[in-house]
Amino acid sequence: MGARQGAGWQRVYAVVCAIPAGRVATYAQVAALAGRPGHARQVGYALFALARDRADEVPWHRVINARGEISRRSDRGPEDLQRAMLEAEGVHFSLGHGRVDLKRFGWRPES
DNA sequence: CTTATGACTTTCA
DNA sequence: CTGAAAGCCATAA
Repeated sequence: MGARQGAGWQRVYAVVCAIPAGRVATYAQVAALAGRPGHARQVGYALFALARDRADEVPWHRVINARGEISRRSDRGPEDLQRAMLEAEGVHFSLGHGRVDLKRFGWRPES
């Protein structure tokens, strides 16, 4: 599979880029804001493609799963890197077990 | 056209 | 709280 950028995910990319520093959004949230509710899986997939092509332009590390944890990828490398970047931005995993408090760091589009 | 796969979510036990 | 199963859908071959 290895998705490529040439899809309608441009909207998703825009949403991810809109996530302010120090905040995190869930896949479902990004999907909904991108006009594709329920496509959380595809969002994650699109982000995978991003990490490959536009990692330098899109803050993919600010997107996490509904539990407030970093999604499990095939390898563990990116996972650690993502956590490090989030902490560097001010997102602390205060809930323990590598969990982020979405009530505190969760992105609210209305804000 | 069909088959395979995947950074998810939700529900039920 | 944890764990398993089903659902969903785009992209690639």
